[in-house]
Amino acid sequence: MTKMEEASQYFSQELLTWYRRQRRDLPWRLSRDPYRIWVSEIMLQQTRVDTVIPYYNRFMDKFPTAAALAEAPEEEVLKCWEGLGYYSRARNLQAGAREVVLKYGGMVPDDKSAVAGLKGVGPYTSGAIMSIAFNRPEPAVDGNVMRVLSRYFCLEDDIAKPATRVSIEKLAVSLIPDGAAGDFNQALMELGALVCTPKSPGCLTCPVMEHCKGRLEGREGELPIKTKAKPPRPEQRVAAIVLGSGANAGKVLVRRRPDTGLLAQMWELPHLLLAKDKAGLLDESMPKEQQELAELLGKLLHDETSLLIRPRRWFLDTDHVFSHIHWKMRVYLADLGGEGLTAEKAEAYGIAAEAASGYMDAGRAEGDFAFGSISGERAGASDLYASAAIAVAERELPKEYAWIGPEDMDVLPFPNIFLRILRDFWE
DNA sequence: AAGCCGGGGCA
DNA sequence: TGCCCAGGCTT
Repeated sequence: MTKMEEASQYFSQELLTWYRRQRRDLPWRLSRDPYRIWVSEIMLQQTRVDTVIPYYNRFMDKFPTAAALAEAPEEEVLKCWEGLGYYSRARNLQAGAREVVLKYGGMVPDDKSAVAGLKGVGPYTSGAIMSIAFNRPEPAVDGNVMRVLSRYFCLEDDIAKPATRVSIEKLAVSLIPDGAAGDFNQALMELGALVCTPKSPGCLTCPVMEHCKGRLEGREGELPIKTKAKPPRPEQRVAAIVLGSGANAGKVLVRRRPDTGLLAQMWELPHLLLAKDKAGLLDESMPKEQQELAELLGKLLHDETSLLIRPRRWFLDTDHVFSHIHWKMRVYLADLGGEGLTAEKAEAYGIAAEAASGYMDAGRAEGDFAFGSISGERAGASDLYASAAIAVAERELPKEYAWIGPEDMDVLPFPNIFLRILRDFWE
């Protein structure tokens, strides 16, 4: 037996024994229901165990079977996923559940290619489901496994490269003890999560330290080798909390994001992305810059809704970092002009002047911006505000917009950044 | 191969 | 603050 073979056999045996003694009691380890394993593995993609647990329990409570998930309204599924991130996981999972119902009678099939073909199920997840739920000897190689094996066998391949995952999969399969695929794969990940951690690995408590090549060569700290990700690009955004009035008193204006792309189909505060040449405005907090931002915001929202939206004062600045974008957001409180106007009234009064002066009144309230420079543009702007004022009385909101109160937050899915802002506002 | 897609925990 | 994730999809 070569040294490598000996180290491999030792590794598999000791790790399996360690796991069966040390395994954590996790909600998805209470049964081997493939659906329950599947849901857990999707949630655990790029997400820590402690974060997932409460989501998992709620989700299984609400959607206990593939059939239940398949039947649910999409927005309800998204709401259950709210705050967990990577929301396409939720949509893909539901699409997968529908496929399982239609093609396999609601039972996840004990079939590798069928499982691997489900939406949102890639090489890692299919391996995890096949091994954990069906005890099939498939590799389930995630970042944890790549880290553990890189250290144990002192592998110097860049784990950021797809080819490295493929080669580590081959190694991982060869390590699976007969008849113990599920436990072994979980053992590998459990070791990575509890002992062979990214920063300061707990070698002294590691069940396989004795033959760990990385450790023996004193290189556990520099493994695995991984190229760094690019830093997220900054984006400056300006949002409004628009206070409703009349029938919408106590409510705020929100809108639903497009069907695809970042935070698809989630709800948000209406806001705009500052063009490059305007991005600097966010760093300047002088009244002049504040005013220009407020005007840009008012104009954009008027274009989209035909409402006369008047940013009244600064509310807060906040940051939100996604994996590839860094949002720097300023939020204004805003209200509406032109309420109570009818088309008849507008004609009778000569609405242009009235709307413009209403806008000016807004600027004079205590604590508000000085809208002094508006008066210089008053003549030109008045037509815009006049038509907006009439629109307030006559037009419906575009379909992606809605007025909502605090109670609606319990139904509509919002990404974390807007959840925080709105909770802050209603507090 | 590189970019897109969230969020939280930790030193 | 920067770095790390129990990945998969699109281009």
